[in-house]
Amino acid sequence: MKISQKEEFNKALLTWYHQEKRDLPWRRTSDPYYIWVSEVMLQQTRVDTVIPYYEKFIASFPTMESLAEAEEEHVLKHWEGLGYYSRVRNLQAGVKEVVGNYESKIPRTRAEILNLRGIGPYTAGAVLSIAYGVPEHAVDGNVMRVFSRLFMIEEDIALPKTKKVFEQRVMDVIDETDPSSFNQAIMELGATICTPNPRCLLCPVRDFCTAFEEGKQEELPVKTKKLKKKVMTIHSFAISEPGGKWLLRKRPAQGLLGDFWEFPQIECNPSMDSADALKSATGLVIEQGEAFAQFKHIFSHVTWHVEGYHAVLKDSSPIPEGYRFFSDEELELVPQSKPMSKLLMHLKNN
DNA sequence: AACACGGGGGA
DNA sequence: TCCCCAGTGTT
Repeated sequence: MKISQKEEFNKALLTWYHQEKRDLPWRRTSDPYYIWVSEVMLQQTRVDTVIPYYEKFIASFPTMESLAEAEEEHVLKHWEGLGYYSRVRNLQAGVKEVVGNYESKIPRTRAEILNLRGIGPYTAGAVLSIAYGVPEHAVDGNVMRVFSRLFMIEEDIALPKTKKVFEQRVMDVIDETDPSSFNQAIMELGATICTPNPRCLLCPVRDFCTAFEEGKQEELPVKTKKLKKKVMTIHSFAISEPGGKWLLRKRPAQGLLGDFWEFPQIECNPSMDSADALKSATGLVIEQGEAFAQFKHIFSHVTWHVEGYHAVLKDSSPIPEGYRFFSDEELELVPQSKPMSKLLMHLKNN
């Protein structure tokens, strides 16, 4: 596309958007806080997945004050299953900053809003444009895919520096009369039509698309990086008390699934006896456990082979720091990961 | 610049 | 299985 066609392009794009846009909960509001919540949830997460979480979250935390005052564990419970849990911790931290330092008004400039926890270049532009109508770029993977095709940009989008090229291009083309619709329209296009396997015959702006003109839409965007994968074998120990309570431990605050509760577990060396390994890693002393579950769980780049053992604690065993017993009811109040949920499900079925 | 961080959907 | 997805924070 040529920049000189900007006006016709925007007319075609926005007309299509107003006609075809999906009716999404966060499109029924212009409350900056709600836009913020939706944008954070949408980071690396699909629309269909987000919708029920969004509805429940704003019902429970309808104002920034209510979120700022809430217990983190309670907030986390609303995020359970969404993944990337640091997002919601950062969101709450950011909201606390706004309530405490900005009289509960989300700043209207990129420089200020970028200082808030959890708001990066993308979310800054999204909130500014969608909630306040400020002409700012909001470049994500979607936008890079769409623009790489529209303008035949062949630079590697896996390289961080490449994003600047796209941000500049958005600022060249953005519709100043309706930046909110413009940014959302590009994302809508990327989500529904200009997908990895594009459906160009349905595209409202294919007449402006250089890649389509040259038949290169399938070759773009250029992306080089591939991530290496790790595999780990995890042994989990379901240890119960006579009263029916489970012994759990809290994961370290830092790292994967921080502060989540789970059965005591060890990363296992196949050659080692698992009870010995548990003792040396945690101090817990058990009778030999009985296997009750075996499954695989894939995180983005880590595959866990999980083996669950039902075990009995020796009377003489110490209860190390950070471990405590939970009843089934108590268990429902604390955040837990998918593998933990699966283990509990196996136990219930036995 | 590279990496950590979840989970689900589609090919 | 592999890749992708409305990214951000840390190192």
